[in-house]
Amino acid sequence: MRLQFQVAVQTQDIAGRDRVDQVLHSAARLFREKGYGAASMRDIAGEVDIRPSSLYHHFPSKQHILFAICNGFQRDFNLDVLAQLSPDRAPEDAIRAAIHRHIVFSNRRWTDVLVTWRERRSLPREQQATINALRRQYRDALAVVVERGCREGVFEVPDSKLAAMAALDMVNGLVQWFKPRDERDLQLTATRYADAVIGLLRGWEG
Amino acid sequence: MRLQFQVAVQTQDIAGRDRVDQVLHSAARLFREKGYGAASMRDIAGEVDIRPSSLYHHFPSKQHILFAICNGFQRDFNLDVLAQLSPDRAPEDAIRAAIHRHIVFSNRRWTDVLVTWRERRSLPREQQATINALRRQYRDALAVVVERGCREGVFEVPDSKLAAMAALDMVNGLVQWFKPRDERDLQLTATRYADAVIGLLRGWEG
DNA sequence: TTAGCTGCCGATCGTTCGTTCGGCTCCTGC
DNA sequence: GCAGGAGCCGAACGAACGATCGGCAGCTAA
Repeated sequence: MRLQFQVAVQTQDIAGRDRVDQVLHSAARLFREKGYGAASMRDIAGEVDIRPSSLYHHFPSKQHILFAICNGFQRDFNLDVLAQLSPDRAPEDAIRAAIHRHIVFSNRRWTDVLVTWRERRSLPREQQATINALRRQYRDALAVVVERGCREGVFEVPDSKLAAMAALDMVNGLVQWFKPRDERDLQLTATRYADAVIGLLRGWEG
Repeated sequence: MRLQFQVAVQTQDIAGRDRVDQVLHSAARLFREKGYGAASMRDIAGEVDIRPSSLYHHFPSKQHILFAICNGFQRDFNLDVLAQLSPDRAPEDAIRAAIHRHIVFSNRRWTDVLVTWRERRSLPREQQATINALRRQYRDALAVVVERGCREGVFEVPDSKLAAMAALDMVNGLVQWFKPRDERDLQLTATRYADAVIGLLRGWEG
């Protein structure tokens, strides 16, 4: 009876989304609002309207929920953004496109961004390393393009790895506080920041 | 006897620093390493070699320890950095000096930087507001100088508040991961980042 | 029909946490 | 010499936490 009711609500309300996705979605929101440590399994269970013990049917522990959120986001992020940095593209175009995507994608998944950024270090060392590897992959790919731009004479920076970090810090800072008024505001700001990064890479007098 | 021994060690080892400072110092390091939630009063007490209950002789609660760390740092930070942004200084010089100080000061108190940045939101709303007000004061002061630079024609940015945020995010990103090899490395990087910010403010094609 | 799996539940375990309290020992001011 | 505060202690309290376990309903395949 209860189950039938839940299924009925489910198919109407949150259309086919299964329990695992419901848990990940609610947990991410709670982790963002209260922090990983302060959000309890009881809180998460309450959000998806099941009992705390039932959570362990889908996830072996609280940490696995956090890891699923962080790793899922970072994997999707790299799939979307890293593709912009292909080697057969002019360095300027590639970086401009990557920064733009970086901002737009991060805005679309703002909760995951904040959780991954803030709560990652609550994970065990090994799972942290998995996610850090994905982040490093992005950073290194960006640094390679910067390096290439320097060799081609379109960029001029004192240190390409430092420049990549500076650009990423600037953009990662933005996506944490920026809440666009509408889609046009988002697109405009993404383009402006892409401009800023290109300007930085061209005008960093060493 | 025990107390006399402690005093003897104290005056030799950590020269006149009293219990309150010892607690703040140890707590900050623990909050940085384990996070505010995961670092317990028992951990802090163990670090300064007293019993947990004795902590409440100096601080009314754990949150007051965190607030003392964050507020103390941000107050000192503003005293040091904000002074560089005086109105009778050329915008370029003022910002260059402020960014340089920002980086050098943050490096000197790296632990406080990370704790203030990451754990601030564990504070009650009112205490958060106190610290946020200090941060906003710095950000606004920087935006004012950027605005002045734009009117004087030395800067060209699409939005002076957005530009100030971009510059601050870049620098705040740096101070969180940057560990200089030595004093020369610190000074060099601080100067380079000051250059980068000036370059950004001059070359942000709107 | 029935064995077995999935999803869920109530009850509860053991641990850790922040905090409180009464009392002890020094040191200082009167 | 004595009152009183500062500093510290051991013991313990109540609450919250992550996680476990046995069992129950409903669905599915043999």
